[in-house]
Amino acid sequence: MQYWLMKSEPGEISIDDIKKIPRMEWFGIRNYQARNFMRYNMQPGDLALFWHSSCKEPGIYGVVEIACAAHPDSFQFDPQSEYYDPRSTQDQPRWWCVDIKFVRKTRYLSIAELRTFPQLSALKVLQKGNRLSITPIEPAHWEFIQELLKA
DNA sequence: GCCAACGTTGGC
DNA sequence: GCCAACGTTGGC
Repeated sequence: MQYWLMKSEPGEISIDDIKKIPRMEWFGIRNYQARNFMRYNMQPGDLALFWHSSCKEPGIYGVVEIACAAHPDSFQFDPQSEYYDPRSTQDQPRWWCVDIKFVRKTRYLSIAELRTFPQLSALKVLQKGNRLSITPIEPAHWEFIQELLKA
């Protein structure tokens, strides 16, 4: 059982969108580090903080659950999709992803608030230059953040 | 809209 | 396999 943080632009997929859909493919990840987390490290039942990025109020908005082991990202085979990758074949797909399920919405927890806690200073998402859309979360950080979300 | 940081590409 | 150029991300 591991914990994660997953970013999404709310204009693309927001926590409210996830709430409406029982389960959805986390398609469109085209970064090898993020792909490898999904392909090799995520397990069904893992939980992830859901983060809105590239928006007016970036930060944590909810919790989602990993619903299955990684499978090929279906959009890489679709020439009509912006996520199409001609280098991928059915036999050798380049991009893999998991499915996620809605767990709950949380209060909005902003970057500024997260930064006020020295206990969280090692959080990947707070590091300068961090661009990864999927990062692992230490259990201690997870628990600390869950407490913050109750407040 | 700026720009720092970082990943990817491709010529050599 | 190096590395410069380029593209993307994402907070501010």
